[in-house]
Amino acid sequence: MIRDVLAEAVRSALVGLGVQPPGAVELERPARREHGDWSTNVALTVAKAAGRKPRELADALAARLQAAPPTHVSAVEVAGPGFVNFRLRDSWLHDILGDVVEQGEDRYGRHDLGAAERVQVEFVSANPTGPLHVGNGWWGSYGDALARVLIRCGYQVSREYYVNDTGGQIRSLGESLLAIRRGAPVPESGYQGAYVAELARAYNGPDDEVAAGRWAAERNLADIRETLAAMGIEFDEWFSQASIEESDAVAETIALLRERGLVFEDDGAVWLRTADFGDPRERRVLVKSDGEFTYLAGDLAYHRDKFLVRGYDRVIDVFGADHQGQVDSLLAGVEALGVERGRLEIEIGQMVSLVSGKMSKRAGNFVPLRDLIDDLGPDVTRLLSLLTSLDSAPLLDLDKVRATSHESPVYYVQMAHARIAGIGRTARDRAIDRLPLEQVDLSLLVHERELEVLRSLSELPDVVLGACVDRAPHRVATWVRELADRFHGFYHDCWVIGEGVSPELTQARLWLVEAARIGLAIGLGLLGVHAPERM
RNA sequence: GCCCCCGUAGCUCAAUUGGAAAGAGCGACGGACUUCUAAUCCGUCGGUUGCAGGUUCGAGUCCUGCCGGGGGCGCCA
Repeated sequence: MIRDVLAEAVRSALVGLGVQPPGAVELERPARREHGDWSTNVALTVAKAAGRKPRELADALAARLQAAPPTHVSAVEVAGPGFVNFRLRDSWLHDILGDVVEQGEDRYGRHDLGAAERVQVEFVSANPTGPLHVGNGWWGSYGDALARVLIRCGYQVSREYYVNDTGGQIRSLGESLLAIRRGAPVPESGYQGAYVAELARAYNGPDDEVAAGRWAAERNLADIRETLAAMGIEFDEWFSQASIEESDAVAETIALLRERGLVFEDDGAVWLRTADFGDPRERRVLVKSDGEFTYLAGDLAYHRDKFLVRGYDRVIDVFGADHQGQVDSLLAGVEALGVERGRLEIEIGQMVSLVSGKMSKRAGNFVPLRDLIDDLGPDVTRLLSLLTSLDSAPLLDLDKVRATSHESPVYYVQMAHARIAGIGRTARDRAIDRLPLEQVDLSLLVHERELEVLRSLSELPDVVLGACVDRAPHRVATWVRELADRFHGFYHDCWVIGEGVSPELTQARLWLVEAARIGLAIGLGLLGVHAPERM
């Protein structure tokens, strides 16, 4: 990689100047073209330790690098407070093109960071007390895209959905159903909304809250599976909470905690001492005074199963902000089980709001995810959610999204891919075959539009890695849109096939188009968005 | 009251995790179709990054304090 070449050159130049180089020489792509193709701030960072002025050190460094320029480098310049900027010949981008097509869709932008570490990503896990809402779709897109990014970075990933198919909420759901059936008002703490009434109408089972609740939960879960499938989200495992509670897992988990001297009794309840594990509350109930396990007890049993039974090296739980209250106790409890801190990560997705009002499952005025998918299609729904960071609480104006859906970023990106396919069809129609890359003169690619496409492609490996390390798949979405943007510019200004384009240039551009196709396919694949051949 | 997230162009969001002169899309205005799809491209307008301090070569980004918004603080799940 060019970065390594430059870093090594900088390192040895520093040594030559009698300056101790830092652990890692940082090389970045300047935001502005005037600042060259690559840049290092190393003169700024080591100046103080070296007892030299940044600018003066940068000058000396640049002079040394200029004297024996690394591959592709045409000029080394000093700018600003002491940045050393590298200007590269276009050949470095032609090499990128070669890398992309040689490694292809399967290998370009792939990393072995994970070293086959086994990671479980648990996401959605919405309670089967009703249909999924828009927020579930957003966090679901996130979880699925994160899983894809992790896989591309060498992790062995399993996607899991924790089905909360037990406990008071199921009973409460059953109560609501039965109340509606006998024409009574739904209890205050119950579930409202049209879907409950519909379920009540369909239910003809016994007059028992739990039975009715279970029946409704099953119906809801089927609906949830179907909705997720419509979005292209597949899980490797649907893990039932009931299966945990019906086994001895909870009791075993408490026994393990007791062995570790962290369990005590008070007020007729059984408690876990969490103070030493970063929990501000210091203690949590595991067994209520009525003898029932708490949700936390079940959750810890579940996480014990993840780490200690199934042996995942790392678990990433994706929660909505409405479950933030679980975070401290869960992190503390898992550590109390003897799982090193850091192996459990919890990502919190902020609430999605709609201009028409907030979503609340109990109030029953939410927009079901299903409606959004039917309305916009899965691709729009996914890309829309993946264009924003998990930390921002998005505001969706449904009318506006619907009205402008034909000019959404999705179609913009997909059209770039379709245009590429269109070029392929034209080439086939005119019997133009791509020659082997070695026989093609890539140095003909000098148009700014062509170079911009290649610059984007050169960034993909870094983007994927950054998205993985920071658990931020939305960066892939941002990147894909940029690549599409540059491709459209190229498409507009640079004809590939036809009169006025020499056969040699057509060949070079056909390979450029192929590289762009590979980049788009990789990016869209990581996002779970289709890459259509035509629109 | 305490904890988490956020505050960036009229609107919706980015910003290589501390880099140089903060970028896109939508909206507004003005241009470009005889050739691979104009679902596209080009240009213009638009900013005290909520406010005030601090850290340093350098802050939208880190620290402190305010202001504002969202979420969370059960022997519910």
